[in-house]
Amino acid sequence: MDVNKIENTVIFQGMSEREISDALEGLNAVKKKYKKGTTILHAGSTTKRMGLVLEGSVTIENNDVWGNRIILSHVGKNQFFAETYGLLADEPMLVDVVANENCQILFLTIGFLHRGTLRPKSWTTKIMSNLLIISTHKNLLLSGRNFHTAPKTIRGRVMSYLNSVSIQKGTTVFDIPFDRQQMADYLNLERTALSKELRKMKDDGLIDFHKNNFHLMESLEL
Amino acid sequence: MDVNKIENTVIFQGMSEREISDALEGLNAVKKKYKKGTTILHAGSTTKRMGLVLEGSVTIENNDVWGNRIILSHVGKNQFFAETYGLLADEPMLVDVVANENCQILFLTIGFLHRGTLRPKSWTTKIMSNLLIISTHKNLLLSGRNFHTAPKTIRGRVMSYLNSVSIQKGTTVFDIPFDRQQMADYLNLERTALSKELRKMKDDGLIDFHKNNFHLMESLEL
DNA sequence: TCAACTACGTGGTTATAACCACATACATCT
DNA sequence: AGATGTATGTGGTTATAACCACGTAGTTGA
Repeated sequence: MDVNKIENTVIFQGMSEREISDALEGLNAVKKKYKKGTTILHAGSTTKRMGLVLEGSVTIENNDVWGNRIILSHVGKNQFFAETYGLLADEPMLVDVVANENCQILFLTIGFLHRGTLRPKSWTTKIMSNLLIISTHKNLLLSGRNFHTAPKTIRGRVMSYLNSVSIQKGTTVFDIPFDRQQMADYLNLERTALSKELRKMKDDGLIDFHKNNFHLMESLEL
Repeated sequence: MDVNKIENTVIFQGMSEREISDALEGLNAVKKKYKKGTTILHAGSTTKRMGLVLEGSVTIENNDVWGNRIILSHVGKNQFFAETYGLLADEPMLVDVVANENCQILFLTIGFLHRGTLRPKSWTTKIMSNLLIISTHKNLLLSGRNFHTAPKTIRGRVMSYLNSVSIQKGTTVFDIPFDRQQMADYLNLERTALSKELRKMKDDGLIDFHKNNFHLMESLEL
């Protein structure tokens, strides 16, 4: 396992090279590749492992039998998924994890961590501390979607989402990680209705966009 | 501080009485009372403390300037809130915490925990491990709301929510912790529209209810 | 360069949830 | 008990998002 590539990810923050390679061994680190569109983890199943996206990106989504899709979040390079289910190893997953593009995943077995079965080594406490940060951030992310899907109007949802991305990226011009259908599924909207409203917002001078590149206009009103 | 009352809460799980009282001191435990309707923590502010509900209950909500309310969750006795913001002590809160009834809160200062400034004592790792569990469960809770608010129809949302409560409580007759307005704000609906749909669902033999007591009928269809 | 496929957008229709105004039931207080 | 206040329900109207069918643009591949 190549330590250099991952020593800067949140989960190994503050750890020495030695600790990291101990941790990688202790956590049974396994690398795996997936083709775009593949389901990496299936809703209903359980897992003792969390995932770190080394290359590519994945989406966390729920697909019901009628073909409806809910997208909870997008997980990009150097970000994590399934840490919740990995830790609570018995909890059946409510979501699928799907490869959004060809990607490479590092799996880490964390299901035993909180049980204290392992005698505490220096790396275990550090990993747990870092997992805590990851979990709390994931919390903010899920809260975020709750807010973006709250406005009754399409325009309200779009603005809530685009604003948050803009603030996060620190610029009014930015790419979003979703295509239209995904954006609609993230904002809990119907795709064509979203298209229409985006058009209107462009006509109204609120935003500009091309594909998944968006430009938030400074609102002229005080 | 009376240890007996709280030794069974999740955050002190697996700790000796001695560890618990050390932890209470180290976490600067403070008890406080709030009257129904009081805002305990304000959106926009930061906090280094998390809350444990000793008595009563609180709601986690967002109130915008136009009077719209979003309820993210209900936190009952022996449950926790603001652990996310307490840990990420710089993160401005996106939500208010409001006393749902007269209540008593135990505040624990956890803002320093993950920084490793404190030299590791036996209780710190245990608290962190337990916080991890709490955080991941909070994650599932937030995911839950994302799912309950996803169906396009009022009936779909109500069923999604009531089903999850029913499963969680293990019975088809149960109380929900919300009044109508709160239920509407949780499911992202307008109150009167919710009332009407509940009535229709009763007429259709899907559910029965009186106030906040609900009865899920076994669906007759295969 | 043409064909096939996918992503995206548009027009028109309809179902339905929001909204408003009000009624009724229920609880609280003196 | 009566009065006040709050929670809940109902009827009617309207705005709007979902839905369906189709067109167009943009991409991939032979």
